Formats: sequence, structure tokens, C-alpha cells
Amino acid sequence: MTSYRTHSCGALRREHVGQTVFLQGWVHRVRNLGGVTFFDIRDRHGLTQVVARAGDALTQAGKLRPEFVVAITGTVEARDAAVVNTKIATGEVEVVATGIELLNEAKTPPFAINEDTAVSEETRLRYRYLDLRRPALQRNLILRHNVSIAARKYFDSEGFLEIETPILTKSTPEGARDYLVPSRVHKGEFFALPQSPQIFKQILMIAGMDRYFQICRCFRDEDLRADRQPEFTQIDVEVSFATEELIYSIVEGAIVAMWQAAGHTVATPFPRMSYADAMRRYGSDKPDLRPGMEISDVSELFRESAFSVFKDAVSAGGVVRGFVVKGAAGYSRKDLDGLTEQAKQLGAGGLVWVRLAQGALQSSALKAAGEAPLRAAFEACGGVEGDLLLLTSGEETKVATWLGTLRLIVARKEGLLKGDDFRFVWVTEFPLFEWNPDEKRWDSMHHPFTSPQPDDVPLLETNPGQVRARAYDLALNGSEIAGGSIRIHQPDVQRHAFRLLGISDEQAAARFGFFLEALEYGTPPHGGIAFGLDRIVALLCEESSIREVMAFPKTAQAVDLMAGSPSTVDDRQLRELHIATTGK
RNA sequence: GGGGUCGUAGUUCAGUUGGUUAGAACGCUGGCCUGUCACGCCAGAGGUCGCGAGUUCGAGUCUCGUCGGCCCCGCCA
Repeated sequence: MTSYRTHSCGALRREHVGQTVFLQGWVHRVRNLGGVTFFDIRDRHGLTQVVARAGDALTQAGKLRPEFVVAITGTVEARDAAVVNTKIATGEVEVVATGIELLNEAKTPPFAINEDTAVSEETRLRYRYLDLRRPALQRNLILRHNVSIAARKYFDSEGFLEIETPILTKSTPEGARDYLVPSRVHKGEFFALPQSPQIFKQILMIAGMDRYFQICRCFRDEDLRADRQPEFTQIDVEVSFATEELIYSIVEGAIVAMWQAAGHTVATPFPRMSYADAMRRYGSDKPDLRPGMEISDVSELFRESAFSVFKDAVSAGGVVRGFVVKGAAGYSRKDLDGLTEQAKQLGAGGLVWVRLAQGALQSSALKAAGEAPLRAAFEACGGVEGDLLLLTSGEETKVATWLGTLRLIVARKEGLLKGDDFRFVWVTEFPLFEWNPDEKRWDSMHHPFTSPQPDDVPLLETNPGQVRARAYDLALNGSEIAGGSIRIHQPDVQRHAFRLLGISDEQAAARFGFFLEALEYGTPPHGGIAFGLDRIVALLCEESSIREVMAFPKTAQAVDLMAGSPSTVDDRQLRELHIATTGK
């Protein structure tokens, strides 16, 4: 076998009839009828049926098993109308084999590659190279490729330069845990893998690169989730002289291009919502706009009510909030008890339901509260005949997140979360700081290079918790798919920000000294954003885990089941790196 | 670190109140078969019931521990 294939396994059509072709691929499925053997040959482009009718070809075909690698020489023939296979693109023709060369045998695979059957994820990850042969992952990785290429073309056409930044870089104790790499040359010293290229991209702005992007791997040593892997891919973007409006329009253009690459049309501009609004109306900083079901505040209706649970919550400075589920008055007692139980598991004291059925108001709190305030709340939240209202009370931020979570549970139950309904929303005006109760200090909500809103600068000293940042996230269907900010470009403001975060000038100099120094040399105002490419592709593929759009993902315990990493290393390697381990 | 859930043949699963020799489908092996395309028919092989203790006359089944997959909380600037 010294020739290359003349066609892929998905290429042959009626127009090729009569041609002699040479195909290479995997045996997909064999149908041995005795005097004639049919089999399908597969590559990532498709399937082609091969017929072996006589002679050596028939003998060879009889030895074939699924996943054997073969080279076929043969003639393309049209199939009779009665035996056209409309399920495959090449189904109007077949290749009559004159030669079948076995290029490689294959062990019987641990799961079927030739059918789309359920297999445990553990087995799929152990034999990832076999899972990757199956259509589902092939489709996902092809779509990922198309989206990446579309993003590259878009940013190139908008005048961005793709510039690589170091993988071996410097540890910065803020934020996520770093993956560390010991230095052989410098005893006892370590590189860190980048959590993001944040400082480097800002330095590229200082360096006059103007518009930078990079499709880059980022590393964070934190616990995993369905949408979080220890290494993941960002489309990292930074722009000099940027305003929020410029970033929004650049990002919206990129989203249009990426969605177009996946076959979808996206309307811009995207709606915007402040962080405060998002938390109040959706109980989330990445609101899912698909199900409606906005959260309403009805605290005032219960301030003087007979219902002590709500009344006490309000007088203690808390809130009473809830949302209406359209047409859900028919929920069974079991459904409602289940929701109440879920609310309690989230930490809520309980859940009050109110419904209007055949004109009669029913509620779990009817006796305790009386009808009037419950009816008022029901109407205030937009409830009509046939609807169900779910209410709870307590401290404001807790109530918001309880209801935010419950809202998504109900929306899923109601089938209101369609995967191909893309509802983008900008979330803006994030708080600059959040209180860290363990350390008893303010932490950056985004990162320490984020600029405050100019109007809020006077609050920096007096009321840091009220300072809004020039930070923004792009949320899609309850996922954060991009996040960024306008950065601090004045060195004195940056030093001040570090001090507010409890980072002394000495610490700042040790960790970020090179950056603070760079800021002194004529830094343009700048800002940027980073897209979570894995999450974007997962949403486009309607996959619930980013593992389904990564070629070689890790398990929830951060293990690569195929490669068997992480693993121990030779003592010699450790000695060379000046490393001693403390054992398990 | 915590909570939930799952682990039985190569794969996906069933397995009753704890009771004889742990089943099915697909796959696999052998045989037959000249128009199949999830080919068909016949026969067969295949199990440390994740692992380790314990309870019991007896454990796939009950208890404890442990390992692993998945989901969530914490964590993720």
C-alpha cells in the first residue's frame, strides 16, 4: 500500500459510476451473506458500501471484523433503485471490490463504534480514541473547529493581532490556585501556568499592540464541574483606547460570526442589565432569560400582615419575593412538597405557594396569612387564573439566590429551557469588591486591575461595597460565556487599588512589580474581555458538559483516565528539580 | 472539605422478603446462507456481582469502610 486514497468514504455519488477508486478507512459493519459479502467502510467523512462478490475479494472480505483498517480497490456501480440506501450520503452507489488489503487488524472494541449506544462515561474516557471515532464527538469537534476558525477570521478582519503569551509564567496568589512547574535551573523556584494571560495582554497594550487576541489555554487548580475543567480555552481579547460600547460591539460581532459558523443567526445588539437588576429579577449574575418567570418583591404587602414568618422577615430588614409559574395551578401536593423540600435544601426556611384555580385562591399560608395579602401578592407578581406563585422570605441576597435556583429547577421541569433558543444578555455594573468574611477584607470581584465607575470613585474610601466596576459579563442561557472590564491604566490608581485589597506596596512590588513599572511608561486606556470557548461550543452543541466538546478532558477528580495522569515520577527527576515529596 | 447518586458478562441493564447452578439484549466465537444495509438462521463461550471487612446456617441483596464515575455546595480574582 503506497498510494493515497482517491476519495474519502463520504464522497462517492452517482456521477462517479464507472470510475475505479481507491478507498481507505475502518470497517464499520460486515454483512456476510455467504456467496456475497457487503461491508461499510468508514472515515470521518462518511460511509461507503463495498461489495465483494467473488474470488480473492470475497475471501478477504470474509476475514474482516469491525474496526479493521482496510484499503479497497474497486469500481463504483449504481445501485438498483430498490436497494438505494437513503440513510447515507453515498447510498446511491456502491464499490465493487477487486482488491481488499488489510492494513491493520483491531481488537474487539470495549464498546460499539458502529452504533450510537449508551456507554458509561468512565469507559468512554478510558478509551477516548475510540469514543472520538463516533459521530457525536466528531460532530462536536468539527463544530468547535469551525467556531474557532470563525473567531480567528473575525478578529483578524477587525485588525486584531494574535500574539502568544507564556505558558511558564509567574505565580500570583490571588484568585484560583496555580498549577506550579518547578525550575531545574533555579533551585526552589517555580513557574506557574497562567490562570489567564491577564497581565501579559495589558502589557501588550502598553507595548502599543493596539488590538490583541489569542485562543489560549488557561489553567486553574480548583474543583471541577460540568462546565469547569482544570485546563480550558479562552478567546482572550484586549483593546487600547477602549470604551464599554466598543467592547460590546466587538464582542457582539464575534458572537454573530461564531454562531453563523454553527449555522445560527443572532440578532444584535444584546439587551443589557445591571448586576443589581439581574440579582433582583433573576436571582443570578448570569440570568437565563428563556423561561420568563421574573422574580418580584412583595415585601411591603407583608410588612403589616398577620403572617408572622413574612412579617418578621421584613421587619428584620429582609425581603419577601417570589415568581409566578404560568399554568402551574394544577401542580400536585407531591410536586409542591418536592419544591418546598428543594427550597429547604438550598437553605430557605420554607416555601409558600399560592394558586388561583376556578377563581378560588388556595395557599399553603392561607390560614396563617389570610387571603388579602396573598391575593395582593399573587396579582402583584402577575398571576392570573391557573397560575402558581412561589414565595419565600429572608435576607435579601439569600432570597435572591434561592429563588434564582428554584426558578431554574421549575423551568427545567416545565420544559422551558430549549437548547436552541439563544438569549444573550450583558450584565453590567458589577460590584468592584466583595467582602471576604474569612479574611475580613475586601476582595476583587473580577480582578484587581478592574477600573471603578468614575461616579463611584468617591465611595472607594467610604463605602467600598457600593463601588461599581467597569466590568461586564456576557451571559447566555444561564452560562457566563464571556467576562471582562475596562482596566486601570494609571499607576497611582492601581497602587491604590492594591492597598484597598489589603496588598501592601511591598507585596504588590513582589508580585506585580514588573507590571506596575510597565504602567509608568505611557499606558493607554484599555479594556478587554475573554470568551469561554468550551462553554460556547457546548451551548452550540447542546451538550450539558464541556467534556463533550474537548478531545481529552479530565474527570471530576482531575484525572485523565486515558493517559493515566497525574502520576508519580522517578526519584531522579525529582532530585533534578530539587523536589522532595511528603507522600500521600 | 461536605452532600447526593451510580458501580452485576466486552457493553447496556434486570436480579423479588437474604435462599438451588446470577439472567436478558447487543457484542464475541464457530457453522449455514448470492442483494444485505441494525442482514437472517443454528450452536457456543463469556461473571473476583468495584474492593475489603462484618452480620448470618447462607450476602449480588443487609451494615461499616474504601476505591472509582457523574451531579451539586464550598472553591473557581
